Amino acid sequence: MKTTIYDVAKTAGVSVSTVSKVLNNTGSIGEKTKLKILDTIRKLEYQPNVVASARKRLQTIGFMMPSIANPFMAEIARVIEDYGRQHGFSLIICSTDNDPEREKEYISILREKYIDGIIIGTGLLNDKSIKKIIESNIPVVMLARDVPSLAVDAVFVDDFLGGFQAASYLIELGHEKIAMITEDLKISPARKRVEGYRKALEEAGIKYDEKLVIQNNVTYNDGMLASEQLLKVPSPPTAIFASTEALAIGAIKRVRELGLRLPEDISIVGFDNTMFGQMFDPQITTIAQPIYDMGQKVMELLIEEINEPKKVKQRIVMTPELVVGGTTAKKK
Amino acid sequence: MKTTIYDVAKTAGVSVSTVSKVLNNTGSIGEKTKLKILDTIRKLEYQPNVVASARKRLQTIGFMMPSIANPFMAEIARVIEDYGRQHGFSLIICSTDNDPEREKEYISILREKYIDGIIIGTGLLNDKSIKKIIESNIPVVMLARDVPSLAVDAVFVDDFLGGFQAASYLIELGHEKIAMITEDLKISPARKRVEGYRKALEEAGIKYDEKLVIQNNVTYNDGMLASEQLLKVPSPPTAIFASTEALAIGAIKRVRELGLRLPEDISIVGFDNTMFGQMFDPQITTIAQPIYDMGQKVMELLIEEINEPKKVKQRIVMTPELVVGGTTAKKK
DNA sequence: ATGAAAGCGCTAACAA
DNA sequence: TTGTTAGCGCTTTCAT
Repeated sequence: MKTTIYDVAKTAGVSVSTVSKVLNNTGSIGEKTKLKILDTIRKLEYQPNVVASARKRLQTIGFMMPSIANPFMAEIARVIEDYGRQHGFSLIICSTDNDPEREKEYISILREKYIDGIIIGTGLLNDKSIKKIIESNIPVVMLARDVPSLAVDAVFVDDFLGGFQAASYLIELGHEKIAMITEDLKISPARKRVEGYRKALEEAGIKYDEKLVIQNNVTYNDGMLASEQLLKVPSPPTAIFASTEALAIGAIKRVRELGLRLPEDISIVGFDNTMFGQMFDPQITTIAQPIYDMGQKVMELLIEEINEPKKVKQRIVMTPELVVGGTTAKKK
Repeated sequence: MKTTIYDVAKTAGVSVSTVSKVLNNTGSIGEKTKLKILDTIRKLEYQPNVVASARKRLQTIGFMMPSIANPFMAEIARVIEDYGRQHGFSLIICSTDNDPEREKEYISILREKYIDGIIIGTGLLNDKSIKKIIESNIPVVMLARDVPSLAVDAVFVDDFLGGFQAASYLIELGHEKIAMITEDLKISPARKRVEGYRKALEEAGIKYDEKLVIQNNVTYNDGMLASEQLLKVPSPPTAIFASTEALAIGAIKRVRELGLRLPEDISIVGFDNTMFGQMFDPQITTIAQPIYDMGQKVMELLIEEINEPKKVKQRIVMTPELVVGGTTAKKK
């Protein structure tokens, strides 16, 4: 049988409430009593049961995202986990594959389990579900996703600027025919990145060409296919901006298979800057999200919100940064 | 205020125990009462509070590993999460960096939180801590790690065989001077891989040379340094077996920077076969761990153990498999 | 088939 | 400073 607070109380010859006070550092207790209790706790190897006290929450938060197998999410999960642990929180992972059904299921599970807060980094989640969480008074922070219509804390990079930076850099290198491979445009970050890309083109006097934007890609295999589609035409683009790292890598592989030289014949820019992109050979030129800062900030907001719910919510927009690797070069 | 079982009972005009029975499908209830209760539950949007019932556990398991940012662990976490969810379990991640202090801390946290079970995929964990968990009757399954001295369920690949396969393949290709880059040999999988590598060499009549085994490497940067150390000598090896994918990638990068051609001048074999290795260009020749099967099996064992603790424990050894990519070639 | 009531392990308000 | 006791939301005997 597991040791309970009653066992400790009995062995130490005091009442449970006294033990409880020692445990939680509340009320006032005599020095000797405290020492004696602490001692019996050690002797009995007593471990308080966090679950039992219904009013206390579980010191656990949920992290909803497309998939923990996605390097960007895994890396940010690591940051969130660390920061959380330092403040006494555990992390439950919830991979949704952007499936609304799965999202609803997870929200329901998290509510049942009396989670203290939720980080939402998943894509298609319809606003209704989010509203429900907020209404049920569970602290929420959005990660890498903006929901302008909702009063909710959020941390994300300026995706528009990221898209703008990527295209601008390619334009600077002399490229004029610049294609884009992107995820589903219903996902807000992807859409913003395309908008930024478009803006950069137009400012440079290059006409935006819908045919050069290949949509609805997710895996690196999609990146390969999209890249093939773009390149196997007369007068293909000389540069590609891929809205994720996986897509960039897929594109690169196909480029090479087609016998084109990288970066001499074609330049490629990615997004995220995870270990994947950094370890790739050559390192991928990419628009970096500040993973560490984002993870840190998102937990900071969530913990604040857990400790004392605020009326005024914050939306924190971070700046993406161009990291030049070896996948881009001046246009010949 | 959150809806409780009492609200449901009152609204439906029955007692809480009746509602409880409906909720858990226990006892016998009249068809109409059942329907009425189910109906009010829906109307009130009642969500049972899993936490409240102290005898029920939380339907949550903990996954201890070096880091969720490690692709192998992230991919296997995804499998575990999925399988767990299908059986009603949530997953808490615990990244330890193989630090014994952190491991102890996490074990304590998991116990407090009344976790139902723990998967241990972390490295240096001293046997004492594991023993403690087992003694406290928390179901445990070891992942990718063998502890011969302990009666505990475990799932892992035959690391010895993996090392043997890697070296054998390189020998088959005509290589004779084969180096190895590996993690800390105190970590059992790494040690086993070296033993297998050694065995293959010796069987082929090649003398095992300690100087060709560079130890204590973790990051891909370590892989770069080790590879440089190996290659910047007179008559360097013509093949390298790296005990993880990150090390292999580091080695590859350095090889190229040194102006050597891959795989013409030097062959490299990795371990794991994660998306990292598959997406790399060229795809890395590697010893694949059956990630999907391992994740599935580990959860299967854990759930069995949670449902009814068994006297007899199982150790399931899976077979690694050589996956030939583009980083290996016949010796010139 | 249904309900009353006793726990589960802990916290917090209130007494002493 | 310490102890008594009433909950927290739910499950589970044991009656009815």
